[in-house]
Amino acid sequence: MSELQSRNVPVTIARLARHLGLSAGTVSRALNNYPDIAEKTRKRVQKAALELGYRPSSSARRLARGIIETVGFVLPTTRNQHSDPFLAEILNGLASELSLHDWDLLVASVPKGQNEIDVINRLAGSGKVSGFVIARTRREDDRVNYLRKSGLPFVAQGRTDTPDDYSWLDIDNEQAFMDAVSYLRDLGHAKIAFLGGDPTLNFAWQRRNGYLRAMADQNGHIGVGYLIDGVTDELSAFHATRRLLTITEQDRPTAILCVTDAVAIGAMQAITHAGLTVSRDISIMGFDGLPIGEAVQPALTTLHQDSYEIGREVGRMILDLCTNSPSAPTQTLWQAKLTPRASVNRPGGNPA
Amino acid sequence: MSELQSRNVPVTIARLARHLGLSAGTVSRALNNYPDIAEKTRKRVQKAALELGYRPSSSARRLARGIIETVGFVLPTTRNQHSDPFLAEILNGLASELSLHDWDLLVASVPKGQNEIDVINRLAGSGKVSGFVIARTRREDDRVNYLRKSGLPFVAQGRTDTPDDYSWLDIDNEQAFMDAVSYLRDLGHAKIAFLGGDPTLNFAWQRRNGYLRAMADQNGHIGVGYLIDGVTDELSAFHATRRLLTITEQDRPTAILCVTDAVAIGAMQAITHAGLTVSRDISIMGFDGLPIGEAVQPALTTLHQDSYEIGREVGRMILDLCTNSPSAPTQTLWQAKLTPRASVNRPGGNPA
DNA sequence: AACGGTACCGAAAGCGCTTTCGGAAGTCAA
DNA sequence: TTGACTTCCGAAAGCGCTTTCGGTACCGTT
Repeated sequence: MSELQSRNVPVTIARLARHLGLSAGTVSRALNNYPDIAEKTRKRVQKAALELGYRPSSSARRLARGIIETVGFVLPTTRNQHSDPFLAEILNGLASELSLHDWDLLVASVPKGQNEIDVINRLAGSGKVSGFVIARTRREDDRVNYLRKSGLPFVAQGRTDTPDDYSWLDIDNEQAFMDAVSYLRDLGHAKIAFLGGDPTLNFAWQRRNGYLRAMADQNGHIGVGYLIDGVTDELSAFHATRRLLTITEQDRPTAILCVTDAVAIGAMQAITHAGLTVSRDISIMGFDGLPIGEAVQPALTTLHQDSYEIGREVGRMILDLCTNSPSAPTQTLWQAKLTPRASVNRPGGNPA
Repeated sequence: MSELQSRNVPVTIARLARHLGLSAGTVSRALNNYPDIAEKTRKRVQKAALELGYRPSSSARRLARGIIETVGFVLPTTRNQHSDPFLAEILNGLASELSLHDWDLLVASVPKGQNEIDVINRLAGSGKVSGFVIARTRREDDRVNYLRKSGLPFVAQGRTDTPDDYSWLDIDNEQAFMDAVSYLRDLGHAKIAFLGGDPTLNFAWQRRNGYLRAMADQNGHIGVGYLIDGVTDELSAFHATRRLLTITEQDRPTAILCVTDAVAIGAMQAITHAGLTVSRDISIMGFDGLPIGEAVQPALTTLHQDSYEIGREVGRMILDLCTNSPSAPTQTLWQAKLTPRASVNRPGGNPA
């Protein structure tokens, strides 16, 4: 107790051993719960370690054991900033899950002039990470292709076009948008438009497919100009919706399905701005479950996904992949939850 | 060339040395640009290293040199999710800057049952990070207090109430909101309300102070109920604004200054919903520069801060702190940029 | 031819930890 | 009392790299 951790001189295992009159090896085995240590000395060692504030150096530990216990996350390179309100939540969930097992999360970005592959390569090559989590997958994704053939453990949050031989966790976007179409049609909507995002991003592509498939299955008619791609944020949504509103009232959609909540908000703005009323004149539906959807007038009907839980599950998956012997890839599909609110109504504005 | 990196057998410095007929020490010095290596052999070593795909193990390197080259970022524990649209951008900027110097960013979250101090302690104690970046500072911040007395290098993004003896980068929130008040008063607004956030968070407190101080300086009158605290998101903003609108038209504010853009959006919704028109009846002003502000109708007047650049600068600061000998704390104050848009107008709705 | 000086490289110790191996006690049965 | 086990701990090697130290070989001077 008298010789507490003195800041400048970090307490090593050798120090601790000398203090106890034991050898370093014994101290190590005591702390790591080896069976060949007398219970009495184990207690003694643990007590002293606590008192002296001993913390094993993770570099030394990793070197000696040949382990890494760190997963890498390469931030998606996205042109428009703030575009991903989930990233922080996913990171939070991921880091939480990892920390339960004393693993670390290394976050890297892609510097100008490099691509994601370079970064992945560097991190894995120098032994800084033992696996990767990637997000925002594209239909055709270089990162996935590279990781796949490299043999490195990785989990993708979101699939690609050929998702068979690797591990991923994805939202069932296609089903979600089929559900959305059904929901709207059940309310009486026949003229349903779709504001789609960047179709090279797989989540947007899947939602687009869900819309198309459900419309086809249910003999829906997709009017001219009903499907608009490349709507990625509020502003482009605003303009896209204005274009929709130029359609004659006869042919104009009575409902607009939006690829994200952000797009939905932009669409609502355009409708209101055009002197129409959301829900009465045109129903709007989004996807994400952003908090803003509750505050907007009328409140936004949406499909909800829990980013934090996605992060945690992805964490479990990558841990499993990194610690256990190579097994078959785990592939998890989660359903989004439809959250009906006021922005969707029967066509013509009669309350449902 | 014949014996390329064979995946399962990582190429160590010893391997490389044997391959070259040199000693490990020589190879190490060659690659690290020691002066006592013949230029010819240095080239030879570098070439072979490239060909064999040699990557020094970062654990070994760190252990041998006694360095860490990693900064820790503890994710702020926030009750309402998605509440911080900047976090991802700040992380991006931070990671970018760090990677320029081959430093890493370790992101940790606070598991249930622990607090931020525990996490900081653990990361620093086991030598996983050599410094910290913290964000979302409170007026009285345990993390800052702890780090301050621990002697660990750290940079705070945002100050505390007693910001003298540590390094930080902050936006001049007080000045920004004084500017905002001036801007509104110059347009003729006398009745200016303020929707403030969580006053224990310093940025919200500073903005509140800016409002109060400017109103006092300019002999403005703060009407009853004009100042509402605890408005943190769109929904609470919606309700708070409804409360403002219950004031008689005579005394009702002609402009509402909002602590964030998200709050401003909620306020706009409430105004529109009440049958009034933003900008003509009531001017709205936010802070952040979110993209949604451009899409909303009318477009939101705001004060802009560039999160990515904030992240980069914080990166430079923490690098400086970690690599150089302890010096005086660097304290940087950045000004937000006022971005006039349509949501602010002269009182009475006459275009400015 | 002997000298000091320089350029270059190998040997070896060490970073802090883990883990195998062997040996000194102690235990028990015959 | 001896032998065979256990129990428990120390010694030592090793993880992959860095860095100091010293030594050889070569250079140019006197």
